Amino acid sequence: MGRAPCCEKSGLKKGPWTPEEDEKLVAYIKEHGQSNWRTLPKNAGLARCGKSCRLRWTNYLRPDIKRGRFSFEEEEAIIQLHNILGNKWSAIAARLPGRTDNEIKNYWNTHIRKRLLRMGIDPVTHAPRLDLLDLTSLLKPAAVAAYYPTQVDLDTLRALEPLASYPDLLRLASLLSGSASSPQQHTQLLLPWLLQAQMTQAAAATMVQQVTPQAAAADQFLQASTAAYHQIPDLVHANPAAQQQQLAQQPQQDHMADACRHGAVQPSIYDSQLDYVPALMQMASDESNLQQWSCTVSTSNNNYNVYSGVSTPSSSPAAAGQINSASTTTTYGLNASSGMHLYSELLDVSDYM
DNA sequence: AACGGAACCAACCGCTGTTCA
DNA sequence: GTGAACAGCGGTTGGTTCCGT
Repeated sequence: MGRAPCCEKSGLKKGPWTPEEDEKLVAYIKEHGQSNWRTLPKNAGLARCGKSCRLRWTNYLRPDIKRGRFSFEEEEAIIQLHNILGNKWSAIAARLPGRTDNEIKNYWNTHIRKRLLRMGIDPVTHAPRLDLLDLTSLLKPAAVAAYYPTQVDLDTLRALEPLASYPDLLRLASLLSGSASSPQQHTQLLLPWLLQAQMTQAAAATMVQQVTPQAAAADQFLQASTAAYHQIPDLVHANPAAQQQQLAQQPQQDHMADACRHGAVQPSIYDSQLDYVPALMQMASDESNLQQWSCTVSTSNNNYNVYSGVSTPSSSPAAAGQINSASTTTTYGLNASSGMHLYSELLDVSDYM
């Protein structure tokens, strides 16, 4: 024996609400509250389904709803949250006071989604669309051939695929491809950052699985991941030539040692400073290796500690103060001001005028 | 002025997990 | 324990407005 039917399915009005209907609904809820949507329409004198009343109230009539154009900050927040949460519009709306899931969903589909597509960013994955990139100019086939004498082909492309998730790394790669430095230096410069970004992403994914749907934890996750990601633009905006020189002079044994320590690399096979680089790139493209390197995440009050198996260049200015490469422990402080600028410089400001 | 396509957004549809008789 | 209805969510639709020709 189930419940009684909520309402008659026939004879109920559909379509746009009239001001009179809105008035009746608001007056009734003000007096009785929004307790029982099943009986509400009849009691309020409305020829509407309870579901229709609930939608009208939650999406339009609620007094705490903020109407009007989305601000720049709101739009950036939506993009960031969508990157993390996907099409969970209600979860996104919960972090934007005064905005409804329906409103955010509409705004995404009519404005943001199209803008990201124009920028060459996939609105689903938030990664640059590889089909729009001229990868041949990045890879410089002749230079890559130095690493892969017999196959300058799909294997190479596959190894570099992780770059697609990091627009700033791609930009950096593009910068480097136009310079006169060696392909070894390109790879040495990019690889540690790629690995670090992947570690962070993997750890963050684990974290979200563990704590969802707790809203506070999701917010912390968002800030932790963006804080880590923001180390990269600092490197990109720095002097590329100086960065290359600095990193080219720096011994790479620390990466190798850490990888060996976690069993990801056999020292006997990769014992020269350069030989392990292509192998590490290959490993970085394989998610199972990330798990093998055992990114573990612990939470404590206001900090996440991400223990990764591969350290970052200690001489990098971007890493200074944030990363302790000696202990291979990366601590991301949850500064409220961190993050929220991933797309800012890519957005077309004229759209807001 | 008339027309057609694009853009916008409120409302509906259908599905899923939860509640309750 | 079962099953019907509820509540909530994301996807989609359709009416209205805007804009270019």
